[in-house]
Amino acid sequence: MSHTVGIRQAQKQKTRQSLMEAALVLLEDQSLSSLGLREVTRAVGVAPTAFYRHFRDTADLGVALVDEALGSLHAVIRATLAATGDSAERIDSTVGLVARHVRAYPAHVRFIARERHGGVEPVRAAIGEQLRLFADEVAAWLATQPDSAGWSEDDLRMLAHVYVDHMVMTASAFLEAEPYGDERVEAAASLARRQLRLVSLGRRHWLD
Amino acid sequence: MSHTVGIRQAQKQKTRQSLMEAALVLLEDQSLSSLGLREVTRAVGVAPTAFYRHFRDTADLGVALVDEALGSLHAVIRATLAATGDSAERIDSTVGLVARHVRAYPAHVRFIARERHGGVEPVRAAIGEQLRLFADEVAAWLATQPDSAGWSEDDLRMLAHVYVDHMVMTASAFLEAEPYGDERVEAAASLARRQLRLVSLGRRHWLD
DNA sequence: TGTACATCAGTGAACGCGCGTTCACTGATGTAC
DNA sequence: TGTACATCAGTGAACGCGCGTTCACTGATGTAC
Repeated sequence: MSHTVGIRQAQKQKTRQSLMEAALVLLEDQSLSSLGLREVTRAVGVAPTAFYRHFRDTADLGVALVDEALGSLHAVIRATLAATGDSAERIDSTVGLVARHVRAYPAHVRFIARERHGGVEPVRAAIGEQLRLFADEVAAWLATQPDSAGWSEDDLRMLAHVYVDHMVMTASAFLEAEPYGDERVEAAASLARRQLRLVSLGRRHWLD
Repeated sequence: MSHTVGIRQAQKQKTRQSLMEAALVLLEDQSLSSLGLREVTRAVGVAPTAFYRHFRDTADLGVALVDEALGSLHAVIRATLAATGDSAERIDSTVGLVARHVRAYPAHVRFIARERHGGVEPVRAAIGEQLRLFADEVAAWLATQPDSAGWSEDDLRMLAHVYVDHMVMTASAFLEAEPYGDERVEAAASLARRQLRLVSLGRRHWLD
């Protein structure tokens, strides 16, 4: 038979996941830079010292959260790029995908928005790197599109950058709108769509 | 003679200012949510209890910092709007003004970028409100421009929003580029200019 | 399959430390006459 | 101008508390034969 994970390793993974989930909840109203290791273990129901079996410190846990949070965003970006239809349809579906992602993983989104410029250097670096990878991915896709003919590589990267930044900002705007009800969410969506339309128009006339 | 400030009040203001400046320095590598009152008073050289003569807690100090930081940005926005010349010239001067502001007040800019989505609600709220006021100011100015003829009020607000967000993001990008040298700063400036050009083109064709 | 030993995730006591907050105080500045 | 009293920014001792980290431990799981 094949080598299975083993009870011990599976249990360890489960505890690790619990620590990350508890941290994410605690981070909804504080920054990583003030998150305490004892807080996290208390929330999970393990001894404080158990923490060290999984992470060196809370910054290390933060980096693990970045990977988890932005790993799931990769899928959203791929789906966005794969959308078909004319410009308006693509914009609608992009904004819809972001809205759905925020509803599905609000704590992840809040964490990324908060720590992107937060006080913990390794976490900031990890987020920056991941967003750069997203921009690369978008830029590579843009290069395959017919309407990118004549664009310099640098300009394509600039445009990709705009799209990625816009996605993060839109996600954060949805998060802020959520507690005030559906109409505020719809307003955020409308704003995001019109902003994308503005970019789309600029893009169409870039080489005029 | 006129009523002068009084020695006592002047001294109090001086201590208050020292507390705010010390906090700003400490906040360069941590978030407000982990800033301690004793840290701040220690840096200034006063007793911990002196803090309470000026602020209820560190969140209260944070709100005071928001007012100080964004008060000085008001001037930058006015200068940006007052710039003359064609689109390219206006873009150059806007990016130049932002770059100069970041060089002059790096700690203020870092603080705003960090706490805009940070873990301290009253501070987040104060920043959000100020940025909304900036957007209002920009929207009102846009409404006076000939090329805004035919734009809905909502679309003007959307465009103002784009400009304000772009300014904050550009400031933050300058801050990140600074430690890596002038060429990185110039790259950030070039990126910001091309992004503004994209918006400018979109704006010109909005009503097509 | 059964046995004997190794591994290692999680424990619990202990530590020294800095935290926020309270309180009664001091002495320079302000004010009334 | 001089005096007597009021104000109040900053002090310093004291408090209880939760923090991160160390250490030797336990007992279930894994491994070798």
